[in-house]
Parts: sequence; C-alpha cells; structure tokens
Amino acid sequence: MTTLRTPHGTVSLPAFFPDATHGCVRATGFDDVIASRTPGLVMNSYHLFNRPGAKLIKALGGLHAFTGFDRPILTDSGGFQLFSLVRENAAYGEIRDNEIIFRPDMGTDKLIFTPEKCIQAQFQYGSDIMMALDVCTHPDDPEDVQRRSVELTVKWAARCRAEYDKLAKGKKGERPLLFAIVQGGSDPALRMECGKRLQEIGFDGYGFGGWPLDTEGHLRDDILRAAADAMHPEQPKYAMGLGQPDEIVRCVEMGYTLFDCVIPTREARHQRLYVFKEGMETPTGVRVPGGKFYRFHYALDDKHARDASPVD
RNA sequence: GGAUGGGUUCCCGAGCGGCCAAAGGGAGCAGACUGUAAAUCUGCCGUCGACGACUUCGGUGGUUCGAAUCCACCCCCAUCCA
Repeated sequence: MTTLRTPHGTVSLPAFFPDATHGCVRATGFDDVIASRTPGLVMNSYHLFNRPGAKLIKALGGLHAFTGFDRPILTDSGGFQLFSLVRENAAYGEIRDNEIIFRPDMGTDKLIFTPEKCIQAQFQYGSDIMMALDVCTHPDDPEDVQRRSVELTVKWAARCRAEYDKLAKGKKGERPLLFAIVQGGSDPALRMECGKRLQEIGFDGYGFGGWPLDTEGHLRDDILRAAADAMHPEQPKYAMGLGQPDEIVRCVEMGYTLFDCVIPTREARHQRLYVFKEGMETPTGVRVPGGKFYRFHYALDDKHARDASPVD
C-alpha cells in the first residue's frame, strides 16, 4: 500500500477525502469525521477566499487552526466553481487567457482569480495539498474548447508551479504538495498531451479534470482511463469529484488513489447512506468485489428505516 | 354584558356568487443529487370502480339555476371596552 506524506501526516492510499468546502463537513462535526477514520478533507480555495477570506484565515493560524481539523487538508483551486457557475449562467464569470473573473452576484462586483493568487491563497490557508488552477470542461464541449482548456491549464499550471516554488523557498518545515489537473475532455490524445506537458513541469500528483459521468450518470471509464494513463505512474492520481463506492473501486483499478466527492455527504444529509450488502464485509476489513457491493439505506428512525437497491 | 376581527382541506394561509377539490407555503410521500452558490431541485399530495363521479371550506336553516363566498340564528376563538 502506498502512502502520501504531507505536513499534517501521512495518508494511506487509496483514500477518500470528504468535502468540507467552507471548512466544515456539512451537517456534522469533526468528532464524527474523526470517528469515521476520515484521513483528510478537501476544502475550497475559491469559497474560502470569498468568505471568510485568505487574510483572515492566515491571521487565525491557517485552515488547521481556523477549523480545528489537524489532519491533511487538500484545497481545491476554484477552477471547477467557474465551470459549474458559468454553465449555470454565463454572467457568473468568464475565463480570460491570464485570469478567471468571478461575478458571484452577476453584477458589478468581481473577483479576479489568477494562478498566482490561487497559490498565494493556498499558502495562506496552510494547506497540505494544493491544486493548480485549471480550466474545466465537459466531455461534450467542442474541440476548440477542449484545446483551449488544455493550453490554459498547462500554462496556468506552470505559473502555479513558479509561484509555488517562490513561496515554498522561504518556508521552513515540511513543504506542502502541489498537484496539477489533467484536462482534455474525451479525447485520449489530448489527455495524454496534457498529462505529458504537466509532467514536464513536474508536480507531486495529478488530478482527473472534467466531468466524469455520461448523461445517464454512468462513469466515463474511457475518459478516466485515458487521463490516468496520462499521469505519472509513480505519483498519486486523484479522481476529483468521485464518487460512489463502486465508482471508487473501478477507479482504483485504473490506478487512482485519491478521491473526494460531495455525493456521500450530500446524500447522507438527505437520509441516504451506503451500507455493505450481506457478506461483503469481513472481520479483518472490507472485501470489495466488483459490481454493487453496497446498497442504499434510509435511516431516520425505526419507523422510517428502509432499504433500496442502488440503480444498476 | 358590549365592540370588532376571525373560524378554509394534516398545519399555516389565500379565495369572498359560477372558470373552486379550492392559490401559495409547510409537513408527508416518491425520486434526483458525483473537484457543493445544492438543508437544493422534480413529481404526488380529499375519496373512489378515476378523461368521470362523490364528499369537503365551524353548525343549522335559508336566498339563488348555482354558495367556501350572500342572509338568519347558533357554537367557538382573538383583541379591546365594561
């Protein structure tokens, strides 16, 4: 089993980091997070930048002191936020060649996010694993959009790398990790090119970028595999935004070792839990064959408890 | 005892002669949710032998072709005055 060493501890891989976008796992506390043997959390640079702000977090001693979570924290860059917001409404922001413009209120107020600013913020947060700012796409987006995404993602990754090196030089103690994100839509050649160019710059790990599901909600194995193949074979491969238990198993088979996703916590908040099917759990740990090794369980109280099978 | 405002489907609350089984919330139920603007979104939500029928808007009578809506009396509730 491989491990991932960070300033706040070593994580056994593969690992799942729940999302604590604003600094807390919604609807629960860190007592439960620790009790569930959660090895680390993902927080979001963009959201924390908006509120309470990188300066304030730094003044309070960084994210670990601010949130009270003393295990590894990965901070996502904010690239995905622009993607999902703009998909909702183009007025929410735009991608320029040198920066991202966020307009959270669709009005005059704007937030300029650059690769440098993104890394600076993540240093202010004191995060363990930093993500380079990327340009996210949907697999269905046209070729020119995918091309531009890769060009900007690579260019920005280089700027993130440079800013990181500058800021890390002055730091004492163990340095945080910097991951880059492989884009390229559904084109394996483009994925490979993106991965190669990122590896030439050199990072501590690589993330799968883009939307990982088809319109039916099924995993896009082809894209995930192409992206995994484009990453450094010896370094962590991070499947961003995945997922459901069976999806994680499939991704581990492809070589991914790090995961985060809102779905388990979001669904838990909506009363749906994933529990092992009979015979899928052993006393020594968990045996996870392929297929649906778990089921949905709805548990509020005895009166409402019920089960349902996951969709096939 | 007097004055005024009210009593609407599980709850809150619109409606104030026909287009009303009755807006809109909430609750409930069924789904959705995948680097979280997501405690959000969608559907159902009086009953049934169901493109129609039946029973509902405090109670009882009445006016009317037709009443949750108008009239009379009664019963409750709220506030104010004695």
